[in-house]
Amino acid sequence: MSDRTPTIHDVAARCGVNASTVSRAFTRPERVSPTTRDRILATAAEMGYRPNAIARALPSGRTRTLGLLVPDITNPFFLDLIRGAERAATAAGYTLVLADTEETSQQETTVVERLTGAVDGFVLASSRASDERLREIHAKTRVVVVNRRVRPLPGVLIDSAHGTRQAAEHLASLGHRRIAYLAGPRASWSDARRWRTLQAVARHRDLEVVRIGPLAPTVDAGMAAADSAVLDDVTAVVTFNDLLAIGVLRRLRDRGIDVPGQISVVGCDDIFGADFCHPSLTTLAAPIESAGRSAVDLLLGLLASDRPRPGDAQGAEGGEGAEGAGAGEDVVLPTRLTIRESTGPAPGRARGRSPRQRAATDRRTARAVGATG
Amino acid sequence: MSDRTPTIHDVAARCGVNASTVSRAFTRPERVSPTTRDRILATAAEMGYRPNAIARALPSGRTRTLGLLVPDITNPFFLDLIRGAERAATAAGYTLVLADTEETSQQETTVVERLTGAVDGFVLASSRASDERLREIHAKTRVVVVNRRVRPLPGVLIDSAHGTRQAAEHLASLGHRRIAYLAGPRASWSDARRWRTLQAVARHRDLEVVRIGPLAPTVDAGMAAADSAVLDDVTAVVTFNDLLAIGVLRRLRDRGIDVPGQISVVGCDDIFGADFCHPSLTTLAAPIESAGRSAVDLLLGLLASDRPRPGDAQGAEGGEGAEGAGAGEDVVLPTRLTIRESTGPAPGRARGRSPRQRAATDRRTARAVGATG
DNA sequence: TTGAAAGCGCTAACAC
DNA sequence: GTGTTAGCGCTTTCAA
Repeated sequence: MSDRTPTIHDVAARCGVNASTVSRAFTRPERVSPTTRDRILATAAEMGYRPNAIARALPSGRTRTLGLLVPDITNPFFLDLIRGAERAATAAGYTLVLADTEETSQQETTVVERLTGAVDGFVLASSRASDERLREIHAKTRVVVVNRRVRPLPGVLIDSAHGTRQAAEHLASLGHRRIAYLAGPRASWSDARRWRTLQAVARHRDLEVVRIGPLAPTVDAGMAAADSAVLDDVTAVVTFNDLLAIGVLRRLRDRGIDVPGQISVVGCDDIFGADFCHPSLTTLAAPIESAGRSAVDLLLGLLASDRPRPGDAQGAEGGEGAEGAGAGEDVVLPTRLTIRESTGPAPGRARGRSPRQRAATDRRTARAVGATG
Repeated sequence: MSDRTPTIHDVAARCGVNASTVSRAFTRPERVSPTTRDRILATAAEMGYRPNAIARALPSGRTRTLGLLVPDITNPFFLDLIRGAERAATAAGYTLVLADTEETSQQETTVVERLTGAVDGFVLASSRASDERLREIHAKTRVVVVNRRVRPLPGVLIDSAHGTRQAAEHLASLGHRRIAYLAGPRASWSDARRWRTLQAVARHRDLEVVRIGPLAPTVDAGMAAADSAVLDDVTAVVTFNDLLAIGVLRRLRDRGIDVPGQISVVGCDDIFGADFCHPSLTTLAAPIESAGRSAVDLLLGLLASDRPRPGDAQGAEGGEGAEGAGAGEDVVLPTRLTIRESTGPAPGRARGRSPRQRAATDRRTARAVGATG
């Protein structure tokens, strides 16, 4: 009799009130007289009553749960993203459901369908789905995309265009003339952006860029692609992400090719490990955790504006989350080039470099020559 | 009218059957005549009907959701664990809820209470809660612990005792006489185990071990602790985990202390990065992803044995999961020492080493001398 | 301010 | 094999 976990009715009975009053005492405390409320809350605590999230979700349709879909949990990039999202969700009293879509649009669809109704909304990170598919999802549920710009979906973008430009100019200024771009997954929006930016800078700065890929964004793929880069006779490699860069580093080391003496390498994201690999990686540092946090905050903002509860401006119990969100604006996060040891002057004879470029090179000459010699 | 997402009733109406028949067509297809079943399934598909997970969970009490609690998402160790758990859960058609307990027993309790009822069971990874607390949880819900042995809770253990012994003997055989152990969090069960093992081997092999810690299992803590180790005049450092080891590596490098020439370093876990840091890390490779998978499978086994549905041996629709699980046995996973570049012969004059040890040292003499020079 | 009552969408006896 | 009928625990009108 008193063994089952107590429900709202048990508390009500003990307090001599109706179940609905108990419910109110929790969800709309201001609508219950202080006396009754205190009594109810005290009794509930004493009985060890805990609201049943499922039962609560059924009539309200709100689960206080968010779904986070990533293409590959394996990838440390998403570790940071997950971390940010989890923190933001927890801070707002939300629960986070995590799912791996294994880099396929199909799995993404499946998971979204399975979770729709069980979560209040989705964060789709680096979605591999088509714009059209994303719009369909958007029509059915609340969703925020990360690393995608799909009108009219709200999104969190990491501004890799600017960073990529910085990276390319960094290399150009070091005297590199011919660089390789190791491309990411075919369906990656940021990959397309990055490649386009690189081409633009190339035209402007008179660089040659060769594209290698599409590649799985993994260390192994980077190792394989390193050989292609060598074959293509480039002096610098820019990669879609740090995993590829780390693979390149490893392969070049195995082959006895000096970095940055013979080839410079630029990664992207500044994931865990980028600072302690060898040589440490010059990379486009992305505020990944912020991206995760922003995405959740944005989503929370959407949800809040969804049902503006008449009577109170803020949501009830502990509802933090985003503020001023819910607008149609994308959140754009800055990226910055972090220069470490994996980039240096282009090797060999100075062919057509400006005095300024030559000077830049000379500063590091000792190392470069020693290594290349 | 036909705008709302269709429910079981809508399908029933269209098929001219009762709602319960539709329900059955999905949950117990064999209890419905093939004709009706096909008709129902077809209509449902056509109408785009999707069972509502929440509504389904209310009466049945089963959410097909599992909770995974980790002390720190930031730690790549848990990345691997999460990955394994997520895969196992997905494979069994379960959804995974992820929560970070921020290394505190308190948060762990809070999260468990919040999630109880919303998940079918928990995987508690490297729990920082007391044995007693864990038993309380066990009394209320299904739970599997990882990296803890708390009778009678089912658990997945990574056998670090054996690995630690291997590591200590590896160092002893290289001529190290005095080593430091960088301890993990105070509440860590595996830390206690590891330290005890180390002491035992020390007695047996006539080594001195000094304990530094407890330490937060992070790179930063490792950097700070490296200084203590140097002060303690040890020739080798064994760390609670790879993060600490990577911190040590970094700090020693900053201080110009050669690894392994002057100090050898052994990590634990073989996380992402252990193979490409510099020097690459000798470490106790732990099958972390397997641990995550096993934990979920074990939990699934428990759940399955919970409600043996009369009539069918296996669970319905796609229920995979563990088999033969649910027994009282812990799953014990092996560990193995992976030797890389961060360990080498003890520096300096051979004091009281056996011929065998001396020989082991000599093989690497050139490097050691050059480095120590 | 509080109570009564009607669900939320689905499951699971139990009856036919 | 299929329909009836209670709920699951909570929210939410609507009255009182």
